[in-house]
Amino acid sequence: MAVSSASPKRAVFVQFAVVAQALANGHRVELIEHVAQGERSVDELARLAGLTVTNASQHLQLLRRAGLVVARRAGKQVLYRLADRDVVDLLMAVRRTAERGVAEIDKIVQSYFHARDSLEPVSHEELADRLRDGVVTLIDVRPGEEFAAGHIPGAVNIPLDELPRRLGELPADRAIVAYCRGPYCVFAFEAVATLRAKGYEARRLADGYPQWWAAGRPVVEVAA
Amino acid sequence: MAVSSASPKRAVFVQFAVVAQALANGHRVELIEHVAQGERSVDELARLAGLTVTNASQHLQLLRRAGLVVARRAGKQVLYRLADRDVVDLLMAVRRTAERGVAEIDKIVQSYFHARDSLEPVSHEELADRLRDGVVTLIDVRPGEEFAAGHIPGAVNIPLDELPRRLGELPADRAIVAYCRGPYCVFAFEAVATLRAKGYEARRLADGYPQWWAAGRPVVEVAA
DNA sequence: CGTACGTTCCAGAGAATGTTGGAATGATGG
DNA sequence: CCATCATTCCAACATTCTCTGGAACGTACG
Repeated sequence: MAVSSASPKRAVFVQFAVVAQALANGHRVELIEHVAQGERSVDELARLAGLTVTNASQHLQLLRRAGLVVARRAGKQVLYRLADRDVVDLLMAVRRTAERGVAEIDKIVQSYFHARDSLEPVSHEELADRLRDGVVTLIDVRPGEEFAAGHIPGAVNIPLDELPRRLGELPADRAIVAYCRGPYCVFAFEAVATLRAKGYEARRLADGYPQWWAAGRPVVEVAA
Repeated sequence: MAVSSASPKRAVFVQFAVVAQALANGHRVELIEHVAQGERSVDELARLAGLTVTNASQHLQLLRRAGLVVARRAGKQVLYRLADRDVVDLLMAVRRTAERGVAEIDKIVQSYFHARDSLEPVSHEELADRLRDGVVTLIDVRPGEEFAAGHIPGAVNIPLDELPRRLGELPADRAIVAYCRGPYCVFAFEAVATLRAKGYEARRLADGYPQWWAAGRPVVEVAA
């Protein structure tokens, strides 16, 4: 009777390591974070992450081999997107462990993000309910391209830098919910702060678009 | 207005990478898997993973720095255990992505594990209900030391290799549920197969002890 | 059909990681 | 207080990873 199965088990562990390895580099994490916003070309991603195109390409291919992203050709460009919703869950799991365990991150997160969390966030559930009842104005404060690549149905795109001069578009007597890229994106925080300063009843979505998508909630995506 | 916060965001990504880096090595994944069964000393872990003590010690310290495990001294020994339940979730998230994405793992998993999955597994929920109603015999087929370090309340420890000659301890007219280390452990599979061959109504828990613990279910642990 | 563009492949330098063996540290027990 | 045991620290080497620049590839467009 084969009590143990050391050999295949080892092989499985090695494959775990391949996936983890893919996230074992700050630049790749950043690339994944951007890819999670929607399909992106290589040089777009390179620019966003501050890398050379060659370097970004290499990182992206490593991510592809690890099964975290997939690529498709569109004309002369190659577009990368997340391979699966699970990848967002994976990132969130890493985030939870990183937030708790690593001493340094704690300070960073505390001072830059959680301090602003007094702006009570809105849960997916609550937002879905309010959208259904039509009692809330939802704004997507990410840049136009990211909104175009995919957003929550019913959302209005008002990039953060345009917010001050487009306040007129917002009804003053309705609650406003803002969202952006995710838990490490400050856009929604800033938007809420701006809106509150102007007297609006504004709150932010607990996390961002990728998490909404990963949760299986409806989204508007560009047709492939 | 600071629209972006590139600098702290980068720092956060780097910390993500530190956590991922910790899992970016097959030996460390294996060590974590063993640690997830309960507290273990360094040389115990070294033996289980087939490493030298020195090497295992280094890996474990890296895991500790990344916040995945914690160590405490007990006499001359240093015992390592998981830092948090979240770590189990993290491993499961990596597992899901690894299973789907990497071509090779698929074959391995298919042939060695999932093929046997026809032995319909029992969910946490279902097991908890049945235990409460007292209509099931629960057996822990891991080695004695692992059982001693922590197990599900009400479970009887019958290590797999002792099962054939201890069948007499099991009531023939009650359903039996077997569990072991987790989704990549074959002990429970083998136990169920053995029991069924002898005419018992046997099933296995969907995953193992670490996942039960991570889900916040009650466990019996050795007092510190 | 040739040019332009985006991406990938390739080779090399520099940095980081993994493993090993020996020495040092901490704690226990006579 | 010395001897012993478990673990950690340290130094060295082989291996792997990361980034850069140039060349090659594939696709679209004039």
